[in-house]
Formats: sequence, C-alpha cells, structure tokens
Amino acid sequence: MNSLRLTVNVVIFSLREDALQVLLTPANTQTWALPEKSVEPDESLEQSALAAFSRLPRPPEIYLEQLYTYGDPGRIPGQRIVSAVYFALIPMDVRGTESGAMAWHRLDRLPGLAHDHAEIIAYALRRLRYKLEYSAVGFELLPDEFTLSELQQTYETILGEKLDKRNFRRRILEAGIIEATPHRRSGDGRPAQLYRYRPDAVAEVKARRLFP
Amino acid sequence: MNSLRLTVNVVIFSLREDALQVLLTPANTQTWALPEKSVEPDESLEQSALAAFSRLPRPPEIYLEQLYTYGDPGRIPGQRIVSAVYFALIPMDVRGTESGAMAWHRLDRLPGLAHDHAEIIAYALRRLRYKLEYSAVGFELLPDEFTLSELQQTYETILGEKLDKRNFRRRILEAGIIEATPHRRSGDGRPAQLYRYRPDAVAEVKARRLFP
DNA sequence: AGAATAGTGTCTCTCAGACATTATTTG
DNA sequence: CAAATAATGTCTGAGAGACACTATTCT
Repeated sequence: MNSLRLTVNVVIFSLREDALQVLLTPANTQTWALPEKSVEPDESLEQSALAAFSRLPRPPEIYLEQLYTYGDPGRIPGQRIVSAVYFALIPMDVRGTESGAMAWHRLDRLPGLAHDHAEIIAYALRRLRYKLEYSAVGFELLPDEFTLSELQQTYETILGEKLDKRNFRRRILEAGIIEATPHRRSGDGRPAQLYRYRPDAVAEVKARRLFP
Repeated sequence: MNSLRLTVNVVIFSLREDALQVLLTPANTQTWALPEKSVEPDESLEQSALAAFSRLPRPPEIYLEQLYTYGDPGRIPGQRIVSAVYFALIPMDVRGTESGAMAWHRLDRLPGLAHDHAEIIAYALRRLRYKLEYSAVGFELLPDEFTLSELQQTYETILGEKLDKRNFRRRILEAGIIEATPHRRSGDGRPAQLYRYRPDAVAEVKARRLFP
C-alpha cells in the first residue's frame, strides 16, 4: 500500500515531412500526452518503455535511451506519479507508427500538452540536439541507406540551421563513420551515391565533436 | 499494495588526501553501499537525495544532479527496488562529512559493494570525467578561493592524467571563468595568487570544451 | 537545352599542444 | 643561498569555416 506510482513515458522522435515530429496520444478532448505505461513488478524500465508504443514494427532499429526521471509531488495534481522518461528515435522510412489514436506532431506546432509533458519534450529536444554534436545519433533517424544530402538535411532540420555542403561532406567522410554502398538513388537531377552507417566506427567518436 | 519500491541513492564525490573519494555506508560486515533513502509520498526525488546524507553542513555549496534510474527486476535479489541515483560533489574543505558510520573510500581502492553499486559508481565516475571536459563542474570540488595549482591538481586527479601547466593556465584564464582575488596563499615556496570562480560566466561554456 | 540535384578543392585563421626558464618567498 | 613553488611566451601543426564552380541525369 504505497501511494506512489511508477510509470514510464517515452518521447518518440522521427523525421516526417521534412520536420522533426513527436508521437503523441490523446489525453482528453483538448490535450495530448506522451505515450505512457505503468511499470509492472516483473518488467524492466526499458521493457515498459518499449511496451508504451508496442504496436510498431519493432526491429532492432529503434534507438532507446533513458532521459530523466520526473518525480516532483504536484507535477500531476492529486496523484504522486514518478515517471522514468525514455527517449526514442524511429527511422523516417518506418511506417505504421500511428497505431490506435497516436499521431505525429511537428515540434514547431505542438498541441496543448498534459501535465509537465511540454517541459519534458523541450528537454528531450535539447538532448537530441546536444547528442547530435558529439555522437552518431543522427543515423537512427535515417533509413539503412541514405544520400549525403539526406544526412545533411537531417542535421539541418534537427539543429535548425543551414550547414555548408562541402564542409559537411568532408568532415563526415574523413570521420570514416559511413561507407558508400554499391547503389545510387535516382531522383530529379543527377542520381546520388547511397551510403550506409558503420556502427563499428562509432567507438572512435571523441568528446570533441567529430561531425557538424 | 504495490510490490515495487522506489528509493534514491547518492554517489557523493570529494577530493580528500589528493585522491577522488566516494562516501559509503556499511551494508553488512563485508560490503559497503551508497547512501540510500526511500522516497516518501510527499517529498521530491531531490529532497530524498539530500536527506540521504543529511547530517552534513549543507550550505548551497553542494552540487547535486540526477544521474540515472536503475530498475531492473533482479538487480536486488528478492525485491523489486527502483533507484533514482543522484550524483553529488562536496568541496574538499567541507569537514564533518563522515556522520554515523559513513566513510570516504578512494576510488582506486574500493571495498566490496552491495548489489549493482560498483557499476553505478563506475558510471558516475565516467560522467564526472565527461562533465569536467565541457562544464565548470570542477569548481564544485574546490574551496571558494583556490590557487591555479590546486585547480590543475583537481583536474589531474579526476582525469587521471598530467596536464601542461602553461597551457592549463592560458586556457582557464582566457575562458574568463575565474578571477583573481586580493589574496594570496603562502606555503612552502613562492606564495600563490588566489582565484575565485565566476558562476555568472558559466553560461558562456559551449559544447566545445573550453578548458582542459 | 534547361532544370534539378550531386559532387568537388583551397585558403585562412584559430586554437590545441609541445616545450624551459625566470620570479618570489621561506628557512 | 638553497629549496620550493609560482608564473610566464613562442612556435608548430591540425582542423574549422568561408567560399563557387563543374558534373550528371531527366524531360
């Protein structure tokens, strides 16, 4: 008989329609909320987090990381709920994510949010931007094979600033964390070389910010 | 009637006797443990963390930050305890910290530790080293006024490597995050200029690693 | 041929890192 | 004056950032 409840929330980011978006679930007629799940006595926090957005095609390609645990009494009126919040990235080519009533929302046009969820999302975004600068997290939002232009657009969208094309390519390629595949992608203009991420090369990422 | 319990643990670091040390409490005759406290329904996680090492002289000079929440079923045999772990730094001149049976232990000579506490401490140390590179956290371990040699020794002790004196001074001073005080400290040789930390200048710290 | 996107190289400037000697105080 | 610690400046190399044109494909 403990009047304290433990839940897990997940901030799920993806790039959709050239914008960074979060997956939300309706809280009531006015507001939306982060996907949530009670932590069962026999399941790990990470398992709970994955269960919070279970219906997805969920291959290894989902990046999941613990973000922060929110537990102030009063963060949810009338109840004492401690929430371990996780942070997830879904590649832009994964479909069928809007299971049930969940829907994607652009970060620059967020709806009204329940409790402290706006604050949580703001923090998750800061963390995503920050991680982008010193880790290889950007690739978790891309398909297995991607062009350098797509990679650059991903960085630009998340950081909210334009990057120089030549410098971007030089640094990414010199870092050795991607490699060309035998494929090319045809589109409007000249077809582009496709690259793939080399997870084995990530160990080399230093605290020094290797890529843009 | 929830069979899941929520506690807070604190990894408390300080520099004592020229070594980085952790404050531990005896778990049984063989092993030691991180200070721990159950989270009460009406108190915040941070309040619980502070209460976990309450008897200290506790002015504003204690740095406290949430580290990670450990919650795997099975991390503590026979019970399901979820622990929000905090990370604290105590300046080296604060005395009277060994209240009760708590004692400082050098990180290079840790005793046997309960449950997953060795893993937790290892993670906290990684985080401390990492933060030292891009934030001003090093000052939280020093007295209000300190010499440049003391500051450098702090960095060297935590990072576990020697740093170049001239480069260290140049970078710290150019960063503008410390200022000379009117005082000097006499010792064995030539007296040293005392400096003080300028918390207002910390906002300028970028992701780019300003100091050594 | 024109539209669209991919792909490429150089220069400059800043900053990190290596390095040794002089200055001030105490006993 | 000897011992101890504090304080100081220069050079070099690597890498970040600014910058504009050519190449390939499709219609």
